[in-house]
Amino acid sequence: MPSISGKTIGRLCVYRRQLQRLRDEGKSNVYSHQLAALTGGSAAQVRRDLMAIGYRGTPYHGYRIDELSGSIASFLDDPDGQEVALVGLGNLGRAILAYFDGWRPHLTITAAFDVDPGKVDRVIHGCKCYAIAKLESITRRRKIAVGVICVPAREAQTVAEKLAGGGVKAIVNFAPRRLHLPDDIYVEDIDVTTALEKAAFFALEHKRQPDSKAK
Amino acid sequence: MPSISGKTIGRLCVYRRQLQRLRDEGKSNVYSHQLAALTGGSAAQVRRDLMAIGYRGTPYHGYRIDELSGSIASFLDDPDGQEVALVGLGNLGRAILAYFDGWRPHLTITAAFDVDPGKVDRVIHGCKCYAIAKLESITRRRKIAVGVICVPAREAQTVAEKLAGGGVKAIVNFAPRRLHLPDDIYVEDIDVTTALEKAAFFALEHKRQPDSKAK
DNA sequence: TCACATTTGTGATTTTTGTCACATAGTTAT
DNA sequence: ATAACTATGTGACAAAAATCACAAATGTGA
Repeated sequence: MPSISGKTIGRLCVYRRQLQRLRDEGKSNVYSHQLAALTGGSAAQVRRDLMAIGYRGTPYHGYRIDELSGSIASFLDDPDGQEVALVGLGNLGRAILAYFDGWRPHLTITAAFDVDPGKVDRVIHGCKCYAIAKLESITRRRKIAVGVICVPAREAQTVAEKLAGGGVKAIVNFAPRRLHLPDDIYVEDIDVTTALEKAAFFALEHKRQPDSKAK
Repeated sequence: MPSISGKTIGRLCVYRRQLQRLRDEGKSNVYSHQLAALTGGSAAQVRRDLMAIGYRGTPYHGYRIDELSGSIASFLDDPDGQEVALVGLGNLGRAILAYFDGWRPHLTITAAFDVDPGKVDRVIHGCKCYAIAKLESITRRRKIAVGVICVPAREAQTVAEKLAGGGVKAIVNFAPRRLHLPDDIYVEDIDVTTALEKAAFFALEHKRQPDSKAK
């Protein structure tokens, strides 16, 4: 089947966010080239992506913002809502928790886990904390299918296996380690270190050859 | 010239990290297929990437870890070291600061900026904080070429322009906004929201068709 | 009504990225 | 020696992603 690419999924998320913004500004429709400018792509790419989810605009009027928004939502979101489990309440874990506190109701971090007994049973940024020992049983019982790993690199693999054991099907991994898991489990790596080193490299290129246009 | 791809740069960073780990374990050489297993790529890809920086291994012995490490370092790193400026000391900004505290000496966050007068002139996680008003002058005076944006989305564009105005050439952007900058400035977006939504989507796919092998 | 301007949808094409497969070269064992 | 292995380096190839470019659709205005 014409399975949809991960890159397209990512862009659809970005389009949706911009659409909400446009709607807040009172706009009711939008052209592919406007969305492209807003998201840093090309107009043709926007059209291709929207084609993938089957929503069709109309020439001369572009896309209806509310309809398109709804179309993306019904493609991306679980109508029953989805819960997320976060593991690791260090600085980064707590920041992520704060970041998503009061987020969309259909995608919420509803359980956090840490080894530190001082954090267990407290509520941090609106989220109840549990001991890691309870990870598998809680995710399984509540059918949580999405996990976020914010533990130190050394413990990432162990935690990932516990999440998988608890029935989690997709993981956002902040630890700088490749996770080794059954390949029906989706892993989205967020590698902050690499991102910084990459940026540093391109800044350096600039210093090495002060002329060329990079990107 | 045979300009090197951004994806390759990213993988080189990852290889290097794994190499350091192997060296800490006392290993002295490594094969392309081992490095591949450790980083989640293919052996052929590892060889291609290493080819790109000109380091050559030897058949039957693979690559010398110390030499290869050094080779990557001399390709990626500025021998004079590089300073990084971080803007926005909310939860996320402070977490990033802590994350990189005591990081490699050649790439260090040495200046942080925030609007909150309560944070200005303090030292947070080993980093001195300044008022945003001083951003341009400080980055320019200290020739800082790398910036990290951790401010709320609304202020991201303004801050990005100030960084660019201060001579910064590469930016790691945590704000969920496309930055509009001269195109000789490199931007690496870290979009946590999109990452989570993407993961949620793939978890949902799993629920919709409980059979297929995804990724 | 008819020419014209604007924008979508998509086949065709290009560019980028990754994989294959094999010649080459180092190593071991007999 | 030389035969049998093992691993690299790389040209050839395949797959994926992005772009081009134009027909079809829609609206505008004389």
